[in-house]
Amino acid sequence: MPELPEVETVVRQVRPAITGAVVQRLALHGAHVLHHKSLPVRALRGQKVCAVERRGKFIRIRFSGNMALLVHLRMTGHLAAVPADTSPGKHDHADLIFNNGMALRFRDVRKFGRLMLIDDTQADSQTPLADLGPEPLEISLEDFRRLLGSTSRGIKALLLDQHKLAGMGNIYCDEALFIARVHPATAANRISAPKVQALWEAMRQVLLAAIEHKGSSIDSFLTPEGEPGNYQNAHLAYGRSGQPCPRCGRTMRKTTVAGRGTTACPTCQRPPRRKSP
DNA sequence: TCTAACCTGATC
DNA sequence: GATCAGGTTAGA
Repeated sequence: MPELPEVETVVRQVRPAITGAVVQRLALHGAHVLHHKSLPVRALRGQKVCAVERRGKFIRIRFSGNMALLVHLRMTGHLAAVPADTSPGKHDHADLIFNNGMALRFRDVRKFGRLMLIDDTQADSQTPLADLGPEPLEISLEDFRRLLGSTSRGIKALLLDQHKLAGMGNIYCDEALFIARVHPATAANRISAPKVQALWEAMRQVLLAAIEHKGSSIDSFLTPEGEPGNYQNAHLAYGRSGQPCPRCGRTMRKTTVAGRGTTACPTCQRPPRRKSP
């Protein structure tokens, strides 16, 4: 479900709700929620929340005692501040309970999401954060050009690879590629210089606009305040298969690229030449 | 580099 | 009953 704009929206709403609060305990309902390399969660008792940040699609809740709780929402994860005395429902898998009567509740229908308590003293080494590529909103055009020039992988597969770029997901890839008129299967190192720049700009434009609109709610995404995002109404490509292209009017088509459902305009995003046998 | 797998629910 | 879903990853 959540890509960079949705995770950023979650962080912005959770931050004021829990910053400064002191942890009573982290209650886990079900063994699967905690990452197998997590530190023991009892170490959280008495620690104060000093920051809530996003890195790629990870949420990092930092504590006074040099620990941090990483949260990855995967497909259907959700966070919300609730009164600590409300009993957890079927899909509620963890409660970070504070001594002010509130709890940060982790809900996840598909159970893909994970929590991980890490040592926050040494940079990010030894944590999943160490393997992440640069932020799509921070990478320079020069570095983006270098990244694309370094591989013949399909551009969509590259944009989705969190080790290369951290935060892009299926929706915002399709949107950015449509705007830049790049076919999702194009070899990254064969995209022309003007189109590389167009793609870099489109990626930034789409992510910033989506953050402004509190993300996209296709099926189930709700912000911690319980509201859906609005950006789905602005989608030009994602979810618009069978509908006319907003640019040329031809029918948009859905295919599979990089193992993901992918919608593109067959006219505006001309497919790459196939290698001859 | 690609596929299957992880889960549950919604929709066809 | 089969298929699909905003993500990631182990294994072929």
